[in-house]
Amino acid sequence: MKTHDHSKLLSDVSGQMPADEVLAELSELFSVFGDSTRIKILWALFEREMCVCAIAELLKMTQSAISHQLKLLRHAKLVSSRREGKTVYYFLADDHVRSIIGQGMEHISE
Amino acid sequence: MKTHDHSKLLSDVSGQMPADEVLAELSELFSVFGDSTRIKILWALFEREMCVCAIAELLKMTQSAISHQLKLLRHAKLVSSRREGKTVYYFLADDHVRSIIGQGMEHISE
DNA sequence: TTATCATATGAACAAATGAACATATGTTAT
DNA sequence: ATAACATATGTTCATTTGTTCATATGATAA
Repeated sequence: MKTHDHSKLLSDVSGQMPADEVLAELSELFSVFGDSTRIKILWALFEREMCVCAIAELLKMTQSAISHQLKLLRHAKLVSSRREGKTVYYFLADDHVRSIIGQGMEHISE
Repeated sequence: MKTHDHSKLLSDVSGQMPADEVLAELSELFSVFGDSTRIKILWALFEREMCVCAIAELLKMTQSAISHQLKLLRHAKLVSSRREGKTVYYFLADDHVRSIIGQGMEHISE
């Protein structure tokens, strides 16, 4: 695979690229949005906080499946939770979720 | 799995949820951003259009791997291409890419 | 304490995914 | 025509991912 010359281009572009770890973290964040179950959970939480079993009922999925996904969303800091007795309520952690999903919706609506 | 009652909540929330196909399309879009190779390609194209072999050289990956990923990016309408002789140049299809990645960067920088 | 409800977690498994290799297609030059 | 270069594609393989099942933890009530 001999190729033509791009030495100038490569030095220019690589100078602007964030570190590998940053780009890895960024792609990991987006991969959290890259599953329809998690997108549905996030969309549901646009309205209001919800407990785990309500989300499970809404999506017609098992409590376990939802709990596993909520764990991922929590680790990505997209949702937070608060406990009230036996019940744990989940809610959106910040407004980036709304704007990221909003931009995604704009893109596919064209 | 008997649960407590959420009938009111469920009817409220499900009224606001987009159709399943829309949410599936949305998650598929984000899953395209959810890979570090593709994120790097997109970031490289922030600067300027690039040919396939330049991207391969920049990312130190095979031309085949890059070409496969570019196909995905093209299908998601995140990049477009133009041919000039033997060379195919890829460039960002629109500005949603920048704003989506920008929002993602904001989220992880906290 | 025991029973029950709500949630979390670990293991197992099928399905999806990313990369490598080999090869095919398309373009230009000789 | 053939050769060389740039890109695309098909197949294979290892790894990752999402769900289910079984079980554990946490909280409340009797």
